[in-house]
Amino acid sequence: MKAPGSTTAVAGATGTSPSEGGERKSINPELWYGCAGPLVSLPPVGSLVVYFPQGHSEQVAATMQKDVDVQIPNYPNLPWKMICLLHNVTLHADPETDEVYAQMTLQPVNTNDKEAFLASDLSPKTNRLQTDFFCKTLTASDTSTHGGFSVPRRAAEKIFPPLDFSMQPPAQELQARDLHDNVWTFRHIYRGQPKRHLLTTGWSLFVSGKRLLAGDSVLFIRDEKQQLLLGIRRANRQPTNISSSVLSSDSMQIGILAAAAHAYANHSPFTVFYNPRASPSEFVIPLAKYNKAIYSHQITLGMRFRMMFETEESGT
Amino acid sequence: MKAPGSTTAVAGATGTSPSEGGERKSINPELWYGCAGPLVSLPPVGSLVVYFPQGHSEQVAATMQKDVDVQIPNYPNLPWKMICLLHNVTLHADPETDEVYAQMTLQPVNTNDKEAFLASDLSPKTNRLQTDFFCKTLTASDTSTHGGFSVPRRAAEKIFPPLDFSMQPPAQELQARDLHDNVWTFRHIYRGQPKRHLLTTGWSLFVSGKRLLAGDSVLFIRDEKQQLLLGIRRANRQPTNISSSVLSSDSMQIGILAAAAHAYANHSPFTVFYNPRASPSEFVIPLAKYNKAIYSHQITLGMRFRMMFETEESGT
DNA sequence: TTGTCGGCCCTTGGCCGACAA
DNA sequence: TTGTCGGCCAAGGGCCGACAA
Repeated sequence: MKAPGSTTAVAGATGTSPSEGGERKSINPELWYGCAGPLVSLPPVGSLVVYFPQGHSEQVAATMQKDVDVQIPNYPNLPWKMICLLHNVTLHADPETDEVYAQMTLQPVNTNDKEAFLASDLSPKTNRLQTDFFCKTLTASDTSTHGGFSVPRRAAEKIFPPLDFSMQPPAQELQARDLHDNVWTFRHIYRGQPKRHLLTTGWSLFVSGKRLLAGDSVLFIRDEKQQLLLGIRRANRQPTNISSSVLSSDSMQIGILAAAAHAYANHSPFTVFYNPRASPSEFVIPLAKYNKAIYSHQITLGMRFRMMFETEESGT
Repeated sequence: MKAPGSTTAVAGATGTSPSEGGERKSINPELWYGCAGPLVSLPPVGSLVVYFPQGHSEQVAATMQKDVDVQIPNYPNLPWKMICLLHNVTLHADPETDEVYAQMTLQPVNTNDKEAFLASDLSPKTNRLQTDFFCKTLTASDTSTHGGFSVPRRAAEKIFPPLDFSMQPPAQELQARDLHDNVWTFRHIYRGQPKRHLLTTGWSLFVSGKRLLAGDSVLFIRDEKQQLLLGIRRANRQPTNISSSVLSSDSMQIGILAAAAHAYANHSPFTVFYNPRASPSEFVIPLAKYNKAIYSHQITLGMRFRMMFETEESGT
């Protein structure tokens, strides 16, 4: 029953100094959620969640394009699900690609006390991204060097500051910040026959700087301070395929399970990364959501259910 | 007592289908070693090596810019060094950055039999990179869009096909293959006052394609088939800082140790990645080299010695 | 011997409305 | 309403020798 504000859900992200991610300032939560897409939500800090080691393992395997047929040592003390307290959530964005991901600190808790179920029941409705925004998939003309960016009429009127129509043609300079707090400047002009909104000067620098291609999307948000935020969502291309030069995927699989087992045995905190746009399934979900699904036998959880039942059948 | 040839040392690299690395064709070993730099050598396939789990852990920590102050669970069955048979070596290059790295399959062996010491004594002199090559650090003019690449006179005469000096000016087209078997085409011309060798048309595409900056180096090799190979060595900039969006560095550390412990217990093969240009210390060295250093008390191994002794003192 | 620069040409970037989907 | 195109101009890419380090 708190005042609305999407920032409360990720309070842990603000004010923390950079850990391993690399970005200096904190990530704007609205923009992060915008770039992550409408289906993504993170459990609130301080709440109870369910962590699935195997689901986590599957995300990493998918990221590395690796089959999960590896012979992995048994972790007899590692359950197929772990009830955890979500201590901290830090939002990140890859400085090279702007890919968004989240870092979560989890601590296993005792499941004996039924308090968990009760405490988790205050439905964590994260009413996020109430602010005005628009998202457009880039056309060939938008990404070509030949011209600028054609702004959909409704979008320009809703999001951008109003133009001074006494000018001929009406035009202004726009400033927008991306996830890394870099400022991009565009010339916004209303011209042509028929009249339309365009971004011209500055647009090509953005396209080449972010290495955008036709099919990718851009996202403009006007926040409560009337400032513009600017993000991107790349089309689903092939997985970037990097990151295999450090650790073998076998070691990564083992590392996930061993880290989880160690944390479970000691009730000590551990850290996971959640990559919303690369992951086929979530592996950290609110306990309330999980209980609701279990007790009502809903199938809405989809893949997670398949995974859970498979694990139930094959597990000891 | 085999015929010379640097390819024998990495026979496992040729003909294997791509595993997780991503490159389709096999990496040219001469070019790989050239890009890795003169200090790097890999133990021959089939030989015995010493593997240091902690050294491996330190490389990954350094790659991720992470202090190694993490509380890591004990692996009581994991020794501080493991004698292993080197089953396979596969050379890789990052498709984005051309960063070279090697994938090694190791299998722990019994150290009881003193045969190990004997077998490892046939000094594995890998007489690599006997072929002609030159390496030049790029100047501001070389990387500027204003002009081309100034080829040092000796280098051009030694490596490039001879020009037809009856032409005015003498010029030819050069083709060179990079680590990914991409062909780059350059116009090689001998002109100016005083006369000098230059690469003009095609050069700027290479510079922008590889994202080269002044201070980086390029490497031209003429192989035994008189074909040109082309590689790069980037200046030591800040670590790329990527790769932390998949797995926490804690999990990586644990994964390394757990994977090694599992392999040690079962005498089963495991896989490691060795990144010669990012690593402060080697963690897989020939057994012969190790024995020689131990028994003669040489200090030439440098950091590895520090690490080994530290581990000896603190370990049980 | 070779790094940088001014000169000069020409490709490409980039802003415009026309036109059609 | 908006995606693509031809026209047109300007900025920068890129080849040249001059000159000096």
